[in-house]
Amino acid sequence: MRISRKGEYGVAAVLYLASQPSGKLSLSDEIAGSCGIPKNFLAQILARLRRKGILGSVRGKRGGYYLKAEPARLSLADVLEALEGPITLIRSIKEDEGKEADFLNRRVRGFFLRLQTRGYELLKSMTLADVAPAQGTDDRP
Amino acid sequence: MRISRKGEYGVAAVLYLASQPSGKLSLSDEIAGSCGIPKNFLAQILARLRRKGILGSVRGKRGGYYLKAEPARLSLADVLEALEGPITLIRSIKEDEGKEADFLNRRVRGFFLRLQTRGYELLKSMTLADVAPAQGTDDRP
DNA sequence: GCAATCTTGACCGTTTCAGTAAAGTAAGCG
DNA sequence: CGCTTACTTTACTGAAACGGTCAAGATTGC
Repeated sequence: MRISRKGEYGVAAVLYLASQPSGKLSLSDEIAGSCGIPKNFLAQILARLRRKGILGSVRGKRGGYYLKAEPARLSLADVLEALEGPITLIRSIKEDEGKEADFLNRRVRGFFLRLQTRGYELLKSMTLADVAPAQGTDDRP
Repeated sequence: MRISRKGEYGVAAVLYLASQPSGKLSLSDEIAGSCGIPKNFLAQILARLRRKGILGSVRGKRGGYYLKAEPARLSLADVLEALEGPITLIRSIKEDEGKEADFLNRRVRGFFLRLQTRGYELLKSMTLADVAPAQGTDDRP
């Protein structure tokens, strides 16, 4: 029950980008170096974040990555969900349909559902702006 | 990032015991049947919960398990921690000492630490009494 | 002593994790 | 052009964790 490295690295990378001057592009290797993340592994992570619209990228020489989302509107939940898929603190929510013992159904499910809801709210309530002092709010480079 | 089956089953089992009349002993197989948990797997879980003082047991014929802790004082955190070890939502807290990139250290760590703290508070705030309507508050059978 | 129960530890197939490697695509630069 | 710099994508892999199963022991009641 912990966040994967992928999620952890993803948050670090996004936080790094949020701390850069707004027009600047950051190289993948630069992020990897600064955050202590294996380069090739980071490449996968950045690719996903880009596909989900959180990051933008420019290819070729003088290329790099930049933060596309607005830090104040980008939550931990958004980043983790982009990288690890839907956030489900327990399996029972949608995965256990079929042989359901009476008891586990009634009470336990409700209990876990509440945990799920509150956990998600927590992740959703922590935004990137909470950590990085907001470095300007431009758009594209 | 989800609770393991072990944790899930453990919570279900404890909740089941909390719903039983106070003096009664419940058989391992009975719990397994009611909650839909593999018997042998449940045995390991109950054993751990007993060692941690959450459950009590009586051996031999007419034996069984009973809830030792007071539901209102027994939180999700207690049960999960008993089964899965210390609750650490991220690795970075105590596991990554050595090669630390500057950036990840400064901001990211603080951010994750806050998540860790709040997540733990959430788990700690949800007690078993919140789900089971309190079935009497005796002590031992 | 025999049957019912809990107790303990070893074992094991599958999945996920965390990363590596490599081939491919796009863009700037001279 | 063609070379270099970057991002892009996919495949692969060793190790660990997950989710159990199984067998053998230790206790107690009858």
